[in-house]
Amino acid sequence: MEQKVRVRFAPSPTGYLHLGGVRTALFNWLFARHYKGKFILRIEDTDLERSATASEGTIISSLKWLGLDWDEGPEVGGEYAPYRQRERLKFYQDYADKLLQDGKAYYCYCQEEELEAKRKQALQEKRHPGYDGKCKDLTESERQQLANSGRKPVIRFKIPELKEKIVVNDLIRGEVEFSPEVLHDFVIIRSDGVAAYNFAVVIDDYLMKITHVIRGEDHLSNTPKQILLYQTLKFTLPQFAHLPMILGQDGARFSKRHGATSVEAYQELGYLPETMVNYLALRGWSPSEFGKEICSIEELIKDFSLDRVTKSPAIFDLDKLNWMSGNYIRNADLDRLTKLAIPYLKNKGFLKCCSDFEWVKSVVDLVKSHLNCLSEITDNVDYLFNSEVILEDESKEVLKGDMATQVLDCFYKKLEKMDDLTTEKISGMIKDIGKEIGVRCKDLFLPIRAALTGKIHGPELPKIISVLGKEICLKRIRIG
RNA sequence: GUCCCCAUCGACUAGAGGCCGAGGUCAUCACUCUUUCAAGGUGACGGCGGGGGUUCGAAUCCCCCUGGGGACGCCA
Repeated sequence: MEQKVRVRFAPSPTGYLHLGGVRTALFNWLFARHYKGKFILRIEDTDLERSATASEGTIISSLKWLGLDWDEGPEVGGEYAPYRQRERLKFYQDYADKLLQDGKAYYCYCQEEELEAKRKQALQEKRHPGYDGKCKDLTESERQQLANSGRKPVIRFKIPELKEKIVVNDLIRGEVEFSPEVLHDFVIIRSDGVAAYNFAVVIDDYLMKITHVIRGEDHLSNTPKQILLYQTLKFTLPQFAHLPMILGQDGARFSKRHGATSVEAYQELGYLPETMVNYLALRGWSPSEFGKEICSIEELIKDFSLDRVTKSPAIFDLDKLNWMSGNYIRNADLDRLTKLAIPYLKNKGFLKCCSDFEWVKSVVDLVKSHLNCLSEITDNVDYLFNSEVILEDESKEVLKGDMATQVLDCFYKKLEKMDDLTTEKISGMIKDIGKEIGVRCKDLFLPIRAALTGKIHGPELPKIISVLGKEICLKRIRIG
């Protein structure tokens, strides 16, 4: 890369940041970091009605959580500020005026209802819907007349008459050709004076000296319009790269019925940010090292390249995310994991404010191999916190026999005498019981487990006993 | 409807004409380790959407069909 790489992520603050959006942000960020370029965050808030400041906050906090830091943008500023499109309206107006003067754009007084009806009719008649150019050649007096009638005009870009096709040179897809006839004069400034998307992006990407426009494939068909704008305004073209879409489990576009589709949701469920980054990086891109799945951020940065991005869309697969997440959780630092798990435990009422951190740590350590995400911890630890043991039906069965009573008696007596509850000692103690009474391992461990936890499945018994502590174990045996 | 994109196991993917009798990961199933469950280990199942070309040779190149997705807004 001979020129300094400058890429941007340009979300519109009309909701939370969904997984497709983050993946786009991530690829831009990885690309920038790989080439030691700049990653710019630009807020595309030209939709006055739908944009919300709360949404901008959510997007920003999601990006921060994932560790996708930006070199220029809201909060950090930069040479090409401002980075919110609403604060850049003057730039758009200036360029629109220039196009107007050069006869490359024109005022259009058509009403929205009128256009909507035409569009519907075209669709019905199986024609290409698109603006018919009604206001293209208005005389000055006609224009005045319409203006005097109180109609607020939009400004439309006049699609130049071209013989040759428009070629989008895409870094991922190669050369994609569009016939100029499929394009219709589109709105660049709306009647409220605010620039429309296709215009604002072009102006901003140019002014902010963006070198690579990396975005979702849904923008591919917008690109020829933008290229025309670049050419007409004599702007140098950036490189384009259109990423494949990320689809919901059923192969359809993300929507509400797909459940958790926002970054926030996964954060709340207790997925680690590095899990999300790793997982999302693997949607549409693959490492050069054969068979590699678990990649650190550093490895991703080092290895990332657009050549290894797939063209085909990817389905978001929760199973694989969970596998990866469990992997990260098992290997994560225990202090960190514990701090992250505490809110879930508190929220469930398991944890009082003054619980001993070291003890909570041992609880997390005990069950962490059972977790796909941290919020699941509450389903695995009830017996450690509840004062009374809730016996499952199977546990009741286990505790019925005489043998069980005998085992528990013996266990009680031995435990009473113990001072040092290490896993090894407990393990040895239980085995001694086996020798004394002469029962199989299964008949030995199961009654104790049932009496202490109320369940017949769970983590290793000696560890549970160690975490529960002597007093509680004794109490539970007495009750049993 | 028109235009554009895409097409390898159920999912994510490797694959740049012979290294492919198609490899890996997740899921599933079996076995194993283990007091149980989880995790771990070993293995099995499973795929180049269809049809035509080009070529000595095609998952790979070309064409058609089919299927999926996107765009066609005073949304971005």
